[in-house]
Amino acid sequence: MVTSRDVARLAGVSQSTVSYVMSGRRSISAETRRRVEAAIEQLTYQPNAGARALASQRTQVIGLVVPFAPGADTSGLLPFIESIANCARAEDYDVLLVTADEGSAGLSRLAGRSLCDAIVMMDIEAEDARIPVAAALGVPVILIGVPDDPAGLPCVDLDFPRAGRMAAAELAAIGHDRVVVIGHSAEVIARDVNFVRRFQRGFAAEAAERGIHHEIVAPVAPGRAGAEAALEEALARGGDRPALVVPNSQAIPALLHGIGRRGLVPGRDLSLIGLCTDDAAEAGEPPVTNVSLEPRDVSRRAMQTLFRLLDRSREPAVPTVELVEPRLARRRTTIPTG
Amino acid sequence: MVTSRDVARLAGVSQSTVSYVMSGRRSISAETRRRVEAAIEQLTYQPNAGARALASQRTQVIGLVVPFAPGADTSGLLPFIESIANCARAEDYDVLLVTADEGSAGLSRLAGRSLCDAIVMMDIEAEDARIPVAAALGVPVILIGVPDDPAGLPCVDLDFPRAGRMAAAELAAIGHDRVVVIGHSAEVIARDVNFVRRFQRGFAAEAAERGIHHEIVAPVAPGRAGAEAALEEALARGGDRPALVVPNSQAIPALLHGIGRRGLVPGRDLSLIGLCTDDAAEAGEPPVTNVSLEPRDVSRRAMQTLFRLLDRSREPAVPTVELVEPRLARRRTTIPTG
DNA sequence: TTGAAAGCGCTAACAC
DNA sequence: GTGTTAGCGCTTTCAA
Repeated sequence: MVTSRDVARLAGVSQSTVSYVMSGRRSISAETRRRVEAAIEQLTYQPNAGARALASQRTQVIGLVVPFAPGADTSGLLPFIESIANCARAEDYDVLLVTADEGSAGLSRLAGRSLCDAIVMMDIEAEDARIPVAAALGVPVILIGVPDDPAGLPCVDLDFPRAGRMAAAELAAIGHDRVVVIGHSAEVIARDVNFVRRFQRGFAAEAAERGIHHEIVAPVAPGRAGAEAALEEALARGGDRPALVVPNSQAIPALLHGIGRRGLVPGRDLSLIGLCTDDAAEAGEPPVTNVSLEPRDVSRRAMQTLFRLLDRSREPAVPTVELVEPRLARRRTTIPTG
Repeated sequence: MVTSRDVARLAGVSQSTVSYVMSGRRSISAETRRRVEAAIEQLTYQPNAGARALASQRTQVIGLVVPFAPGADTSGLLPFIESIANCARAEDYDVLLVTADEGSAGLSRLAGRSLCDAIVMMDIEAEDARIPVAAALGVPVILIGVPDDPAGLPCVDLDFPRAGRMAAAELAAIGHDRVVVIGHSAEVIARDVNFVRRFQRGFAAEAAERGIHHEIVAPVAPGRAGAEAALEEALARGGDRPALVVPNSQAIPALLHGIGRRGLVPGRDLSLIGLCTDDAAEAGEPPVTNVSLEPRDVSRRAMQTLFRLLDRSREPAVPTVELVEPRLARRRTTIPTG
């Protein structure tokens, strides 16, 4: 292993000078810098991460708690992980993966062993047992999701109430006065993942303001059969030109298929607005008018906030809830406005 | 921060005794062990990862190189990451995520900075520029995928030639003597990801042995339009009861839809065998007869091999190619045998 | 502008 | 069975 001592010896300087050349934390003469950099190059020196972490109390690692747990909804997760990893690297941080099935123990481990400088937590439940643990960790933590009580932790998420409102407003604008919401699985509802209620609350509020009647079909069993049953019920309740809102993005493909099999044409015989990523919406057959989940925007905002926290972690953290604006994209499952 | 010195003081022993109690690397009297463990509990002591890594030259971290790169095929990736993370934790390792767009630089960083004890590399190309770099790293590396020249690195992957053979054999068994293979996108072909050719080679061999005529439709443009064009061509070439083999799992949903729209019934008017995960096959409409990709098996095998390497890393590594047996699951897009 | 030296918290000889 | 001690490779005072 090549150490900074080797570099120092080759460059004819002290070890601390090598360190300062790398960190830029004090001024170095041009000549010294040149010699040190040449030696680093020649030896292909790379600083030992453990030693650096030990001496500097900074690991240059972000802990990422992902919802890998038996039975967790893992669809749509990848864009988050990918964006977070990219943002981290852009600031010279690495990402350590921790699975949610470790629960609070994973958080304690990350902080207790000084494995990372900050933590990103995904898949937050309304009353998440990990929140108080995270808040007491002594390491900056950011939540992707909004629990009932963030306990002072900053949160970033899609503005789900707004997403609900957008769906309701769009359906009102194209002439529906009756909407059926096709909700989530019993498992998701039981876990009380925050966005379920937040979306529905926004939707209900806007629907009420616009004089739209709405009903909710839930729980929806996972898989084809569940979607089929939900569709059957929704069509029975939806009137002669039904309008469906589907925050449960998993169910959308099967719903579309059931609709097609009945000879119904989305956008003509009925309207459907999904809550899903644009990719998923585009992949629908036909492409689905959707309110976008914007996983990349949400991740980027979360990381921005996290790095701000990391910079000025001495200052009293101002807890915030940042909500990312969803976008409505009109595709083929609704008739165009006007 | 609580250190092992604090634990030692509270337990009335030396610091090294605390270390030995934790590592179990020498025998400790029952009474001492009890006192030390009580102190650890009381102070909720957790060892500092950086210090431990520095002193022991072991990080307890596995580096995972995932194919997050602009335009990379990222579908079906999550089960790999998830399995790998779970296997790692089961052996008390954490997982550090490195994105493939860092290329060889990411590998050098992982090893050069002693960020991890071993590396798992995914998404291997036939002639992958990272292989020689990885082979010279001085850290155990395992490949998920089989390059043309593994340069001594152990590889684990699905047995794609066998998968190709299984698809051909099944179609022969149900009476087809003419098959159209619907291949990959230009981008995947250009990257020369190893499994493309390996699957086709196996398929072609078995087809030849069984006297099956086959043609390949490729490249297939991504998205709905590409699938539609490919289907059109395949049906034109497929005879009166076409048989399709689709190693390009991304295209399967759109193909099924195109088939349905033409009023054709899979399993009656034509046969289709996909190369995809069982989950994806089950989610098809109708469920697709498939040769399974077995991401969890592949990952588990890779991690087993990796840990074996890590244990006896002194011994001369015996480079191996481990191939995981695919399984054929008959669902609704082929007629039952016999 | 630079060097010397004291740790960071842990492990692992080496003693007894 | 246990304690003492010398590092692991780096950062960062303190001196010059």
